[in-house]
Amino acid sequence: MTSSSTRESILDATERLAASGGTDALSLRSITREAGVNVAAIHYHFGGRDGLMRAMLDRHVAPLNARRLALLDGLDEAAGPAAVLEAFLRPDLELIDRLRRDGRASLTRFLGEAYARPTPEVAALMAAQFHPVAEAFLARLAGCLPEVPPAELRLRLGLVVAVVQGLFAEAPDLDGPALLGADTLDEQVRRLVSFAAGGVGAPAATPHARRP
Amino acid sequence: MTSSSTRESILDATERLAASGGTDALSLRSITREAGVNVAAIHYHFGGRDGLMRAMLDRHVAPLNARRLALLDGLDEAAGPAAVLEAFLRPDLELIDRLRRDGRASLTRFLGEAYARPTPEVAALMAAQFHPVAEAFLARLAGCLPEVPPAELRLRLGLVVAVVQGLFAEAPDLDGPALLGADTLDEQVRRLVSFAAGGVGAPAATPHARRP
DNA sequence: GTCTATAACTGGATAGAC
DNA sequence: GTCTATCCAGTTATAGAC
Repeated sequence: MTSSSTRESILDATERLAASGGTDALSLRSITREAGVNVAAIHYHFGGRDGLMRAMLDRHVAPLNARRLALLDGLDEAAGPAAVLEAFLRPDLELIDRLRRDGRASLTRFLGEAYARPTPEVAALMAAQFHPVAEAFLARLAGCLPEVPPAELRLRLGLVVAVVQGLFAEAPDLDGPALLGADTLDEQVRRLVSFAAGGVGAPAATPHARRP
Repeated sequence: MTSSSTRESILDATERLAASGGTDALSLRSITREAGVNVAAIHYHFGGRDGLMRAMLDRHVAPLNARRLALLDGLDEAAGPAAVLEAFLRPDLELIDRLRRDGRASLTRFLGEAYARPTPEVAALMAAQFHPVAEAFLARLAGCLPEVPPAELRLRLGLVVAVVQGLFAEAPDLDGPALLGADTLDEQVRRLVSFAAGGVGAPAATPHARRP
Protein backbone atom coordinates (compact mmCIF):
# COMPACT_ATOMS: atom_id res chain seq x y z
CA MET A 1 0.00 0.00 0.00
CA THR A 2 1.48 3.33 -0.99
CA SER A 3 2.15 6.08 1.47
CA SER A 4 -0.62 8.41 0.44
CA SER A 5 -3.37 5.81 0.35
CA THR A 6 -2.54 4.66 3.87
CA ARG A 7 -2.60 8.26 4.97
CA GLU A 8 -5.99 8.73 3.40
CA SER A 9 -7.43 5.56 4.80
CA ILE A 10 -6.38 6.65 8.27
CA LEU A 11 -8.08 10.00 7.83
CA ASP A 12 -11.21 8.35 6.46
CA ALA A 13 -11.37 5.89 9.31
CA THR A 14 -10.91 8.65 11.86
CA GLU A 15 -13.74 10.54 10.27
CA ARG A 16 -16.06 7.55 10.28
CA LEU A 17 -15.39 6.97 13.96
CA ALA A 18 -15.82 10.62 14.88
CA ALA A 19 -19.06 10.66 12.95
CA SER A 20 -20.58 7.65 14.65
CA GLY A 21 -19.08 7.52 18.09
CA GLY A 22 -18.08 11.05 18.97
CA THR A 23 -14.64 12.22 19.98
CA ASP A 24 -14.15 9.70 22.73
CA ALA A 25 -14.03 6.91 20.21
CA LEU A 26 -10.90 8.36 18.66
CA SER A 27 -8.17 6.32 20.29
CA LEU A 28 -5.26 5.26 18.15
CA ARG A 29 -6.24 1.70 18.70
CA SER A 30 -9.83 2.06 17.52
CA ILE A 31 -8.69 4.12 14.55
CA THR A 32 -6.12 1.59 13.43
CA ARG A 33 -8.63 -1.22 13.88
CA GLU A 34 -11.14 0.65 11.70
CA ALA A 35 -8.57 1.57 9.09
CA GLY A 36 -7.00 -1.86 8.96
CA VAL A 37 -3.58 -0.38 9.50
CA ASN A 38 -1.10 -0.32 12.30
CA VAL A 39 -0.58 1.92 15.29
CA ALA A 40 2.89 2.81 14.15
CA ALA A 41 1.55 4.02 10.82
CA ILE A 42 -0.15 6.92 12.53
CA HIS A 43 3.06 7.98 14.16
CA TYR A 44 4.86 7.63 10.86
CA HIS A 45 2.38 9.69 8.86
CA PHE A 46 1.16 12.20 11.39
CA GLY A 47 3.77 12.22 14.11
CA GLY A 48 1.29 11.11 16.73
CA ARG A 49 -2.27 11.57 17.79
CA ASP A 50 -2.17 15.37 17.89
CA GLY A 51 -0.89 15.58 14.35
CA LEU A 52 -3.74 13.39 13.20
CA MET A 53 -6.31 15.58 14.91
CA ARG A 54 -4.78 18.66 13.32
CA ALA A 55 -4.99 17.03 9.91
CA MET A 56 -8.65 16.18 10.53
CA LEU A 57 -9.40 19.78 11.36
CA ASP A 58 -7.66 21.09 8.29
CA ARG A 59 -9.73 18.79 6.19
CA HIS A 60 -12.95 20.51 7.22
CA VAL A 61 -12.05 23.95 8.44
CA ALA A 62 -9.95 25.02 5.49
CA PRO A 63 -12.75 24.46 2.93
CA LEU A 64 -15.17 26.16 5.30
CA ASN A 65 -13.16 29.34 5.42
CA ALA A 66 -12.41 29.17 1.71
CA ARG A 67 -16.11 29.01 0.97
CA ARG A 68 -16.74 31.96 3.27
CA LEU A 69 -14.29 34.08 1.36
CA ALA A 70 -15.64 32.91 -1.99
CA LEU A 71 -19.18 33.90 -1.05
CA LEU A 72 -17.96 37.22 0.29
CA ASP A 73 -16.11 37.84 -2.92
CA GLY A 74 -19.19 37.14 -4.98
CA LEU A 75 -21.31 39.79 -3.29
CA ASP A 76 -22.50 42.97 -4.93
CA GLU A 77 -20.84 46.22 -4.02
CA ALA A 78 -24.17 47.30 -2.60
CA ALA A 79 -24.68 44.21 -0.45
CA GLY A 80 -26.10 44.92 3.00
CA PRO A 81 -25.06 43.48 6.34
CA ALA A 82 -27.50 40.58 6.05
CA ALA A 83 -25.94 39.45 2.80
CA VAL A 84 -22.45 39.71 4.27
CA LEU A 85 -23.47 37.71 7.31
CA GLU A 86 -25.10 35.14 5.06
CA ALA A 87 -21.74 34.69 3.32
CA PHE A 88 -20.21 34.14 6.73
CA LEU A 89 -22.82 31.77 8.11
CA ARG A 90 -24.11 29.78 5.17
CA PRO A 91 -21.01 27.56 4.87
CA ASP A 92 -21.42 26.44 8.47
CA LEU A 93 -25.05 25.50 7.98
CA GLU A 94 -24.24 23.77 4.73
CA LEU A 95 -21.62 21.70 6.48
CA ILE A 96 -23.89 20.80 9.39
CA ASP A 97 -26.71 19.97 7.02
CA ARG A 98 -24.55 17.79 4.81
CA LEU A 99 -23.14 15.86 7.75
CA ARG A 100 -26.55 15.33 9.26
CA ARG A 101 -27.98 14.03 6.01
CA ASP A 102 -25.08 11.60 5.79
CA GLY A 103 -25.78 10.35 9.29
CA ARG A 104 -22.47 11.81 10.33
CA ALA A 105 -23.87 14.45 12.64
CA SER A 106 -21.52 13.60 15.47
CA LEU A 107 -18.68 14.83 13.36
CA THR A 108 -19.94 18.33 14.02
CA ARG A 109 -19.29 17.78 17.68
CA PHE A 110 -15.70 16.99 16.85
CA LEU A 111 -15.47 20.37 15.21
CA GLY A 112 -17.28 22.01 18.09
CA GLU A 113 -14.78 20.58 20.51
CA ALA A 114 -11.95 22.01 18.50
CA TYR A 115 -13.35 25.34 19.54
CA ALA A 116 -14.37 24.43 23.06
CA ARG A 117 -11.27 22.61 24.24
CA PRO A 118 -8.46 23.13 21.79
CA THR A 119 -4.95 21.92 22.27
CA PRO A 120 -2.69 24.97 22.30
CA GLU A 121 -1.44 23.94 18.88
CA VAL A 122 -4.95 23.45 17.58
CA ALA A 123 -5.97 26.83 18.92
CA ALA A 124 -3.05 28.46 17.14
CA LEU A 125 -3.93 26.70 13.91
CA MET A 126 -7.57 27.67 14.11
CA ALA A 127 -6.70 31.27 14.87
CA ALA A 128 -4.21 31.46 12.04
CA GLN A 129 -6.74 30.11 9.55
CA PHE A 130 -9.60 32.19 10.82
CA HIS A 131 -7.86 35.52 11.35
CA PRO A 132 -7.71 36.69 7.73
CA VAL A 133 -11.31 35.60 7.21
CA ALA A 134 -12.47 37.60 10.19
CA GLU A 135 -10.59 40.67 9.05
CA ALA A 136 -12.08 40.48 5.57
CA PHE A 137 -15.60 40.24 6.93
CA LEU A 138 -15.01 42.97 9.48
CA ALA A 139 -13.80 45.35 6.79
CA ARG A 140 -16.84 44.61 4.70
CA LEU A 141 -19.23 44.96 7.62
CA ALA A 142 -17.65 48.25 8.63
CA GLY A 143 -18.50 49.51 5.17
CA CYS A 144 -22.17 48.48 5.49
CA LEU A 145 -22.59 49.60 9.05
CA PRO A 146 -20.79 52.89 9.52
CA GLU A 147 -22.98 53.72 12.51
CA VAL A 148 -21.61 50.81 14.55
CA PRO A 149 -18.16 51.54 16.03
CA PRO A 150 -15.48 49.16 14.71
CA ALA A 151 -14.65 47.87 18.18
CA GLU A 152 -18.30 47.02 18.71
CA LEU A 153 -18.42 45.33 15.34
CA ARG A 154 -15.43 43.19 16.23
CA LEU A 155 -17.01 42.14 19.48
CA ARG A 156 -20.27 41.32 17.79
CA LEU A 157 -18.67 39.22 15.09
CA GLY A 158 -17.04 37.34 17.97
CA LEU A 159 -20.52 36.72 19.36
CA VAL A 160 -21.67 35.44 15.98
CA VAL A 161 -18.75 33.02 16.05
CA ALA A 162 -19.87 31.95 19.51
CA VAL A 163 -23.30 31.17 18.08
CA VAL A 164 -21.74 29.05 15.38
CA GLN A 165 -19.63 27.24 17.92
CA GLY A 166 -22.75 26.52 19.93
CA LEU A 167 -24.52 25.22 16.83
CA PHE A 168 -21.70 22.82 16.07
CA ALA A 169 -21.64 21.55 19.61
CA GLU A 170 -25.36 20.91 19.76
CA ALA A 171 -25.95 19.92 16.17
CA PRO A 172 -25.91 16.15 16.77
CA ASP A 173 -28.81 16.46 19.21
CA LEU A 174 -31.07 18.72 17.20
CA ASP A 175 -33.38 16.05 15.92
CA GLY A 176 -36.45 17.02 17.87
CA PRO A 177 -38.24 20.34 18.01
CA ALA A 178 -34.91 22.07 18.44
CA LEU A 179 -33.03 24.95 16.89
CA LEU A 180 -32.68 24.20 13.24
CA GLY A 181 -34.70 21.03 13.33
CA ALA A 182 -37.25 20.62 10.61
CA ASP A 183 -36.34 23.43 8.24
CA THR A 184 -34.77 23.38 4.87
CA LEU A 185 -31.25 24.67 4.60
CA ASP A 186 -32.34 27.95 3.04
CA GLU A 187 -34.88 28.44 5.78
CA GLN A 188 -32.21 27.82 8.39
CA VAL A 189 -29.94 30.33 6.75
CA ARG A 190 -32.67 32.95 6.66
CA ARG A 191 -33.50 32.48 10.30
CA LEU A 192 -29.93 32.44 11.54
CA VAL A 193 -28.98 35.40 9.39
CA SER A 194 -31.94 37.46 10.54
CA PHE A 195 -30.90 36.87 14.13
CA ALA A 196 -27.25 37.64 13.46
CA ALA A 197 -28.04 40.72 11.39
CA GLY A 198 -30.30 42.00 14.14
CA GLY A 199 -27.55 41.55 16.67
CA VAL A 200 -24.66 42.89 14.63
CA GLY A 201 -26.59 45.88 13.40
CA ALA A 202 -28.25 46.72 16.73
CA PRO A 203 -27.98 50.32 17.93
CA ALA A 204 -24.79 50.73 19.93
CA ALA A 205 -25.42 50.05 23.59
CA THR A 206 -25.98 53.09 25.75
CA PRO A 207 -26.16 53.12 29.53
CA HIS A 208 -29.77 52.87 30.64
CA ALA A 209 -31.37 53.65 33.96
CA ARG A 210 -31.60 50.77 36.42
CA ARG A 211 -34.78 50.12 38.40
CA PRO A 212 -35.01 51.85 41.85
CA MET B 1 -13.51 13.80 59.64
CA THR B 2 -17.27 13.85 59.32
CA SER B 3 -19.03 12.70 56.22
CA SER B 4 -20.16 16.09 55.01
CA SER B 5 -16.84 17.83 55.43
CA THR B 6 -15.10 15.15 53.38
CA ARG B 7 -17.75 15.56 50.75
CA GLU B 8 -17.18 19.28 50.70
CA SER B 9 -13.42 19.02 50.59
CA ILE B 10 -13.69 16.72 47.60
CA LEU B 11 -15.91 19.19 45.80
CA ASP B 12 -13.58 22.07 46.68
CA ALA B 13 -10.53 20.21 45.49
CA THR B 14 -12.26 19.28 42.25
CA GLU B 15 -13.13 22.89 41.72
CA ARG B 16 -9.58 24.07 42.35
CA LEU B 17 -8.22 21.59 39.86
CA ALA B 18 -10.81 22.40 37.23
CA ALA B 19 -10.03 26.07 37.73
CA SER B 20 -6.28 25.76 37.30
CA GLY B 21 -5.74 22.81 35.05
CA GLY B 22 -8.86 22.46 32.96
CA THR B 23 -11.05 19.43 32.69
CA ASP B 24 -8.30 17.02 31.80
CA ALA B 25 -6.79 17.43 35.25
CA LEU B 26 -9.87 15.91 36.83
CA SER B 27 -8.84 12.33 37.40
CA LEU B 28 -9.88 10.69 40.62
CA ARG B 29 -6.23 10.39 41.54
CA SER B 30 -5.39 14.06 41.15
CA ILE B 31 -8.57 15.01 42.97
CA THR B 32 -7.90 12.78 45.93
CA ARG B 33 -4.30 13.96 46.07
CA GLU B 34 -5.46 17.57 46.13
CA ALA B 35 -8.19 16.92 48.66
CA GLY B 36 -6.03 14.83 50.92
CA VAL B 37 -8.60 12.06 50.87
CA ASN B 38 -8.82 8.65 49.38
CA VAL B 39 -9.99 7.30 46.04
CA ALA B 40 -12.59 5.17 47.71
CA ALA B 41 -14.09 8.21 49.42
CA ILE B 42 -15.26 9.53 46.09
CA HIS B 43 -17.02 6.29 45.32
CA TYR B 44 -18.55 6.30 48.75
CA HIS B 45 -19.86 9.86 48.57
CA PHE B 46 -20.64 10.27 44.89
CA GLY B 47 -20.90 6.75 43.56
CA GLY B 48 -18.07 7.29 41.10
CA ARG B 49 -16.58 9.87 38.82
CA ASP B 50 -19.79 10.71 36.97
CA GLY B 51 -21.63 11.40 40.17
CA LEU B 52 -18.93 13.80 41.22
CA MET B 53 -19.13 15.66 37.94
CA ARG B 54 -22.88 15.92 38.25
CA ALA B 55 -22.51 17.33 41.74
CA MET B 56 -20.00 19.88 40.46
CA LEU B 57 -22.42 21.03 37.82
CA ASP B 58 -25.28 21.37 40.26
CA ARG B 59 -23.11 23.54 42.41
CA HIS B 60 -22.81 26.18 39.71
CA VAL B 61 -25.72 25.72 37.35
CA ALA B 62 -28.46 25.62 39.96
CA PRO B 63 -27.57 29.04 41.44
CA LEU B 64 -27.21 30.40 37.94
CA ASN B 65 -30.73 29.46 36.97
CA ALA B 66 -32.08 30.55 40.32
CA ARG B 67 -30.55 33.98 39.83
CA ARG B 68 -32.02 34.19 36.35
CA LEU B 69 -35.49 33.58 37.70
CA ALA B 70 -34.97 36.00 40.58
CA LEU B 71 -33.95 38.79 38.23
CA LEU B 72 -36.86 38.00 35.94
CA ASP B 73 -39.20 38.12 38.88
CA GLY B 74 -37.91 41.53 39.93
CA LEU B 75 -38.68 43.19 36.62
CA ASP B 76 -41.35 45.80 36.09
CA GLU B 77 -44.51 44.81 34.32
CA ALA B 78 -43.51 47.24 31.59
CA ALA B 79 -40.01 45.86 31.13
CA GLY B 80 -38.90 45.59 27.52
CA PRO B 81 -37.10 42.75 25.77
CA ALA B 82 -33.67 44.19 26.61
CA ALA B 83 -34.42 44.10 30.32
CA VAL B 84 -35.72 40.55 30.09
CA LEU B 85 -32.63 39.44 28.20
CA GLU B 86 -30.47 41.20 30.74
CA ALA B 87 -32.10 39.09 33.44
CA PHE B 88 -31.25 36.05 31.39
CA LEU B 89 -27.67 36.96 30.55
CA ARG B 90 -26.34 38.93 33.50
CA PRO B 91 -25.94 35.88 35.77
CA ASP B 92 -23.68 34.23 33.22
CA LEU B 93 -21.44 37.26 32.90
CA GLU B 94 -21.37 37.67 36.67
CA LEU B 95 -20.22 34.10 37.03
CA ILE B 96 -17.54 34.39 34.35
CA ASP B 97 -16.36 37.68 35.81
CA ARG B 98 -16.17 36.34 39.32
CA LEU B 99 -14.23 33.26 38.28
CA ARG B 100 -11.82 35.27 36.19
CA ARG B 101 -11.11 37.69 39.03
CA ASP B 102 -10.41 34.71 41.28
CA GLY B 103 -7.93 33.34 38.78
CA ARG B 104 -10.31 30.44 38.27
CA ALA B 105 -11.17 31.21 34.68
CA SER B 106 -10.60 27.66 33.49
CA LEU B 107 -13.55 26.59 35.57
CA THR B 108 -15.74 28.24 32.97
CA ARG B 109 -14.40 25.80 30.44
CA PHE B 110 -15.59 22.97 32.63
CA LEU B 111 -19.06 24.44 32.43
CA GLY B 112 -18.73 25.03 28.72
CA GLU B 113 -17.85 21.40 28.22
CA ALA B 114 -20.93 20.35 30.09
CA TYR B 115 -22.80 21.90 27.17
CA ALA B 116 -20.45 20.85 24.41
CA ARG B 117 -19.93 17.21 25.28
CA PRO B 118 -22.36 16.15 27.94
CA THR B 119 -22.72 12.65 29.25
CA PRO B 120 -26.28 11.53 28.49
CA GLU B 121 -27.02 11.85 32.19
CA VAL B 122 -25.50 15.29 32.37
CA ALA B 123 -27.47 16.38 29.33
CA ALA B 124 -30.68 15.20 30.97
CA LEU B 125 -29.85 17.01 34.18
CA MET B 126 -29.01 20.24 32.40
CA ALA B 127 -32.17 20.06 30.32
CA ALA B 128 -34.33 19.37 33.36
CA GLN B 129 -32.88 22.32 35.24
CA PHE B 130 -32.98 24.67 32.30
CA HIS B 131 -36.36 23.83 30.84
CA PRO B 132 -38.57 25.72 33.31
CA VAL B 133 -36.24 28.72 33.11
CA ALA B 134 -36.46 28.79 29.34
CA GLU B 135 -40.24 28.54 29.44
CA ALA B 136 -40.53 31.41 31.91
CA PHE B 137 -38.35 33.65 29.80
CA LEU B 138 -40.10 32.66 26.60
CA ALA B 139 -43.47 33.53 28.07
CA ARG B 140 -42.18 36.90 29.17
CA LEU B 141 -40.51 37.61 25.85
CA ALA B 142 -43.64 36.67 23.98
CA GLY B 143 -45.41 39.37 25.98
CA CYS B 144 -42.85 42.02 25.02
CA LEU B 145 -42.48 40.99 21.43
CA PRO B 146 -45.91 40.10 20.05
CA GLU B 147 -44.68 40.76 16.53
CA VAL B 148 -42.20 37.89 16.65
CA PRO B 149 -43.84 34.47 16.16
CA PRO B 150 -43.46 32.21 19.21
CA ALA B 151 -41.63 29.53 17.24
CA GLU B 152 -39.16 32.13 16.04
CA LEU B 153 -38.72 33.38 19.58
CA ARG B 154 -37.96 29.89 20.80
CA LEU B 155 -35.37 29.40 18.11
CA ARG B 156 -33.78 32.74 18.87
CA LEU B 157 -33.56 32.10 22.58
CA GLY B 158 -31.78 28.90 21.61
CA LEU B 159 -29.30 30.98 19.68
CA VAL B 160 -28.78 33.21 22.70
CA VAL B 161 -28.01 30.10 24.70
CA ALA B 162 -25.53 29.12 22.02
CA VAL B 163 -23.82 32.47 22.48
CA VAL B 164 -23.57 31.89 26.21
CA GLN B 165 -22.17 28.44 25.64
CA GLY B 166 -19.56 29.92 23.34
CA LEU B 167 -18.65 32.53 25.92
CA PHE B 168 -18.11 29.90 28.59
CA ALA B 169 -15.97 27.83 26.31
CA GLU B 170 -13.74 30.71 25.30
CA ALA B 171 -13.76 32.68 28.52
CA PRO B 172 -10.44 31.35 29.82
CA ASP B 173 -8.64 32.71 26.77
CA LEU B 174 -10.18 36.13 26.61
CA ASP B 175 -7.31 37.98 28.23
CA GLY B 176 -6.16 39.84 25.16
CA PRO B 177 -8.11 42.15 22.89
CA ALA B 178 -10.91 39.64 22.84
CA LEU B 179 -14.65 39.59 23.33
CA LEU B 180 -15.33 40.83 26.79
CA GLY B 181 -11.74 41.65 27.57
CA ALA B 182 -11.14 44.98 29.20
CA ASP B 183 -14.64 46.06 30.11
CA THR B 184 -16.37 46.34 33.42
CA LEU B 185 -19.10 43.86 34.14
CA ASP B 186 -21.85 46.39 33.53
CA GLU B 187 -20.28 47.33 30.24
CA GLN B 188 -20.11 43.68 29.23
CA VAL B 189 -23.75 43.21 30.11
CA ARG B 190 -24.78 46.24 28.09
CA ARG B 191 -22.87 45.08 25.04
CA LEU B 192 -24.02 41.49 25.17
CA VAL B 193 -27.62 42.48 25.84
CA SER B 194 -27.68 44.96 22.99
CA PHE B 195 -26.52 42.23 20.64
CA ALA B 196 -28.98 39.69 21.98
CA ALA B 197 -31.87 42.13 21.97
CA GLY B 198 -31.08 43.09 18.40
CA GLY B 199 -31.10 39.45 17.40
CA VAL B 200 -34.15 38.33 19.34
CA GLY B 201 -36.22 41.33 18.32
CA ALA B 202 -35.15 41.37 14.70
CA PRO B 203 -37.91 41.50 12.08
CA ALA B 204 -39.01 37.98 11.26
CA ALA B 205 -37.02 36.60 8.38
CA THR B 206 -38.66 36.85 5.01
CA PRO B 207 -37.41 35.27 1.83
CA HIS B 208 -35.29 37.74 -0.08
CA ALA B 209 -34.18 37.76 -3.69
CA ARG B 210 -30.91 36.04 -4.42
CA ARG B 211 -28.34 37.65 -6.69
CA PRO B 212 -28.70 36.90 -10.41
C1' DG C 1 -16.74 6.43 57.18
C1' DT C 2 -12.16 5.92 55.93
C1' DC C 3 -8.15 3.76 54.18
C1' DT C 4 -4.69 0.26 51.82
C1' DA C 5 -3.93 -2.58 48.25
C1' DT C 6 -4.75 -4.27 44.04
C1' DA C 7 -7.37 -5.71 40.12
C1' DA C 8 -8.39 -5.00 35.36
C1' DC C 9 -7.96 -1.89 31.62
C1' DT C 10 -6.82 1.55 28.22
C1' DG C 11 -4.19 5.14 26.60
C1' DG C 12 0.01 6.87 23.50
C1' DA C 13 4.59 5.96 22.14
C1' DT C 14 8.65 3.48 20.20
C1' DA C 15 12.59 0.06 19.11
C1' DG C 16 13.77 -2.85 15.81
C1' DA C 17 12.82 -6.61 12.41
C1' DC C 18 11.37 -6.82 7.76
C1' DG D 1 6.79 2.24 4.59
C1' DT D 2 4.93 -1.20 7.35
C1' DC D 3 4.47 -4.36 11.04
C1' DT D 4 5.22 -6.98 15.77
C1' DA D 5 6.03 -6.71 20.28
C1' DT D 6 6.51 -4.32 24.25
C1' DC D 7 6.85 -0.48 27.55
C1' DC D 8 4.94 2.33 30.80
C1' DA D 9 2.06 5.92 32.57
C1' DG D 10 -2.46 6.58 33.31
C1' DT D 11 -7.36 5.51 34.42
C1' DT D 12 -11.73 3.71 37.25
C1' DA D 13 -13.30 0.59 40.40
C1' DT D 14 -13.62 -2.57 44.34
C1' DA D 15 -12.63 -5.99 48.11
C1' DG D 16 -11.67 -6.06 52.63
C1' DA D 17 -9.13 -4.44 56.90
C1' DC D 18 -9.76 -0.96 60.38
